[in-house]
Amino acid sequence: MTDQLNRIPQYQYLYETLRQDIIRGVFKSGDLLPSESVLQQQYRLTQPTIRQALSLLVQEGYIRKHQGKGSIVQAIPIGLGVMSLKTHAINADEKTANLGELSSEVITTTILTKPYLCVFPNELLFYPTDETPDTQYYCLDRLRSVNDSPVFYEKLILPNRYLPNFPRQRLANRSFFDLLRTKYGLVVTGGEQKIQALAADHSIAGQLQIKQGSPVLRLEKRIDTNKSDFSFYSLLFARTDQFLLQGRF
Amino acid sequence: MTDQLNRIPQYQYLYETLRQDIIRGVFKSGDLLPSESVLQQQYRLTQPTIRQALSLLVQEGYIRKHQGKGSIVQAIPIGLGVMSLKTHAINADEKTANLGELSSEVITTTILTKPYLCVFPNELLFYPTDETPDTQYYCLDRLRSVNDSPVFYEKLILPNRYLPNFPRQRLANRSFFDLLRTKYGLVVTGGEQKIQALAADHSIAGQLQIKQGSPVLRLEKRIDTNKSDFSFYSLLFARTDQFLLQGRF
DNA sequence: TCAAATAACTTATTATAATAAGTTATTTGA
DNA sequence: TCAAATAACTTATTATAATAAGTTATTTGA
Repeated sequence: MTDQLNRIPQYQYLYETLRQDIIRGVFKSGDLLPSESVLQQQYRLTQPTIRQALSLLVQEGYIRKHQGKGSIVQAIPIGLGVMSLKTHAINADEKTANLGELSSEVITTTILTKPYLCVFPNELLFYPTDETPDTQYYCLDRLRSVNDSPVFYEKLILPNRYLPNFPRQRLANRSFFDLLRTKYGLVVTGGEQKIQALAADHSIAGQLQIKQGSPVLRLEKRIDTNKSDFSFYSLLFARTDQFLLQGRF
Repeated sequence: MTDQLNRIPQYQYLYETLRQDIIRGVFKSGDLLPSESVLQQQYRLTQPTIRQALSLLVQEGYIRKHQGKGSIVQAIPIGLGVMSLKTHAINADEKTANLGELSSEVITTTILTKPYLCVFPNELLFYPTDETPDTQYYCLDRLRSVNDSPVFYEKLILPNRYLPNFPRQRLANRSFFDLLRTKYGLVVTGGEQKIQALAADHSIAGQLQIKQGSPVLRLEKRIDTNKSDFSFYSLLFARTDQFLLQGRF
């Protein structure tokens, strides 16, 4: 396969092509992808290469393979590491119709502080072991609101590598993970999380516009990527009285 | 490769052999596995088969591959879906020495109700879409304590298939995920979680021996496995004043 | 003695090929 | 008309082989 941008491996090119087809709705949830032998002819690749591409789609949750039947397209998975907001709606009709989405609400993300160089924050429980104590990171703070009511406050901490022009990126009202993927080729592969329920202190209560002492969620994550020397960190406080956080693991 | 139990594919046999070697300490964190060509000779398999086995070890976090260098053994990963208890200890010495483990505490798991057949609980937000409303599930309730002090209460709900003699299994003080894996060949592949911080109601406060109104964590999960028609569910309430929950995603 | 070049190791990518096992569609024969 | 058999489809497993790209060890020559 010739003249591809950036000379990426063919199986990655095919994986990304099929992934975009799924995201764009060329294939919908429940559809079968073209069979492996059809993809072989279409892309002039061999079965092992096709299967390598499909294997990545399986790992990320875009398709499920069914021996003898085909590759079944799934609902687009929530990205690993992404936390989305869901209502608590639990009556059966709403559950069945998957109406826990917030389609009628206005969600905004405000960047409280644009990316700035900092040392690794002491308040985090995770600790990057392979850096010196004065290694510099990008830090940024953001606030997610629903209908102008703050729902969560998040501090993000990223290593200062692989991120040219990072402070110049537009971050408000945009998927941070998509930015990392499309602009920097950084794909989340997994990570670890530490979870607590706390009584809101003065500072958090102020940020989230709740009473001091109300329960808040503290969720800290180390998020690993396809580059083994690039993990980043998230510290998030959320009020979950009206909305809850949902994510994939 | 001949005379294997259950005639599993060779790549799965090799994967499980190497995984057991890592778990038993034959290979330790930081070690290199034998190279792919050494494994080829040792097991009389070809590179694609070897690579298929190693790929599973990478996916599950047991090894990281480094082109040109080798396959580096990692610290044994927390299983997907497993939540472990960690102290909040955050001073730098403890973080560096990874002493957040609870090695000096006594952790017990009490089965409050042994597995019994039930319908899918209405209190859950997840909803198994491909079952009829009166499908029967196994339900069980357990309480995890540290030094006799309750830390979390968990309800588990599993489909009533692939689990012969499940009510007769010993469940107290034992890894539930290990049981599913070794006894039933069910391996966790991922899932989704819904997270909230709540004020403890009367019932939860009683279970966890805290004051009504104290913050508690509500963590609900749908846990997917290698069998596409076997996902199970967990609903957990935890006090996180002294310990927090940590998991992999 | 030491930097550069080279060799020897490693994992990564891609091809060709055969056969096994599961699912679905079509044909056959009662 | 319909159940069983068969054909044609699918993904799954495993082999053989060549070459590319990264890392580390050894050799060479200044």
